[in-house]
Amino acid sequence: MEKEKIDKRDHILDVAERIFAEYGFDGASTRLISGEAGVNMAMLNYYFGSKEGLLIAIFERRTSTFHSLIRDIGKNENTSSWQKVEEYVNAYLDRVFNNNCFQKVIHQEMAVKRTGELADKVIQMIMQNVLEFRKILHEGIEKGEFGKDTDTDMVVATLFGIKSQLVNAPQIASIMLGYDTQDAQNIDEKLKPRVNNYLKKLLKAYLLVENDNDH
Amino acid sequence: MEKEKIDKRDHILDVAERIFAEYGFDGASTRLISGEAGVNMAMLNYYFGSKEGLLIAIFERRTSTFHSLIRDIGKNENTSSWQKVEEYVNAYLDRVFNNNCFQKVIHQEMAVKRTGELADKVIQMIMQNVLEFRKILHEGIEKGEFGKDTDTDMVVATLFGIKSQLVNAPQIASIMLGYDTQDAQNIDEKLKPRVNNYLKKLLKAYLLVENDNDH
DNA sequence: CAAAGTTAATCAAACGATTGATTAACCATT
DNA sequence: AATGGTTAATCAATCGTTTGATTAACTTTG
Repeated sequence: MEKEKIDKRDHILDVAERIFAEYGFDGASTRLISGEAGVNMAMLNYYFGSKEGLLIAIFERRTSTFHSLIRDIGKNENTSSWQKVEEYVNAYLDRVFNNNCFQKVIHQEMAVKRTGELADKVIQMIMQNVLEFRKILHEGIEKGEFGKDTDTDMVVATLFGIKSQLVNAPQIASIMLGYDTQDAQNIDEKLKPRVNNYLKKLLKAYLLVENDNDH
Repeated sequence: MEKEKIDKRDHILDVAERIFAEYGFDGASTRLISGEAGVNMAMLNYYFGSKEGLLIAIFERRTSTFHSLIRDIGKNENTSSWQKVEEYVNAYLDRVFNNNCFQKVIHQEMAVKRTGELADKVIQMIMQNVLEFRKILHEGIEKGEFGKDTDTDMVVATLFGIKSQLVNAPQIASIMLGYDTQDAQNIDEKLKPRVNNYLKKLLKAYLLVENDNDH
């Protein structure tokens, strides 16, 4: 009939990612996941070993094609630090809004106390993002482009925080903005450009101070 | 021996709030909660009816003495809109950082798909905060104090987002800032003043635009 | 080509463990 | 003795996982 399973393993990962995002890792049962995916329960363990193995597989699929996007931005010597910030924000928002469910899963995983290899991997991945962005900011300060008293860590927290507020609390965001912020079309046409525009005005106002630092 | 139960019900709520914050609602078992609280499992159902009843009780305890704090700020006619923003940020950060665990519980609850009376209550409570802050911002725009193209919803998302990033992803925040952001002393002496200072610089730079709007 | 052997994929059924909740007996204070 | 608090024991339900059997496709052998 339809495309009829390009790859069943990948299909399971898609469904599981969505279910984990909606119900949380502990709230999502293997029966619900396998049911939604239309596969037998045993297939989850057959492919991924365990429920946690399924989560790890979700994580690794997203991180495999991940670092190539950001890495290049910091290197370009011709652009100003502010331009790099703009490029980074662009790339970051693109990636975040296109991996909606995955972002929710990651954030939920960071919110709960959990040990094991996965927890470390998640932290490591996020910190890679943090460091990349912070480096751009520090360069801007050194070049005198940004204010010397710029709180780089808080700027990073601002970018990540706005994202988590819009992505991880979609019900609040939808009520606030007046439309469904989960809908793919709304995200591309309304939400993404708006956040992009706002973030650049906000960061430009904060970062590009004109010689007077205090008061 | 010790103070020996000022109020056992309240003690259970304290412990449950902490456990829910650490493990999530679904990840925290009633046995773990009762064990940590040092009470029999049946006591949870005796006092609160059910596990969800326990969560509701946690929620209602925090919201009972809640609205009196913010309500007064918006009314003062003598202060400027910017001063109101400063006061609101002060009050908000105080409340948020002092109810660390509760904030995590609320945010985790917003992240998962859940129906029932509690979900609506949570949304209603958060929206009350949103509207209160947004009103201040709108007044500032009307008075010409803030830029006409100010994106008030995004400003709200910024405040809430930074909070959720620092409170709900404490592991990332701790690594970024270089100290334990869960420690009460660090929160009061380091984190809170830093966030407060940053937020005011950030919002001042964005909100108080000097006559030139675009470019 | 055909028969035998091998493999991965899939399934229904069941496993032991844990979940939230309930019971009935017990203790304490009045 | 009666009330409200407390307990250990137990409940049915659900959890993640495992099992043994079956299917289908491919490889090897004669």
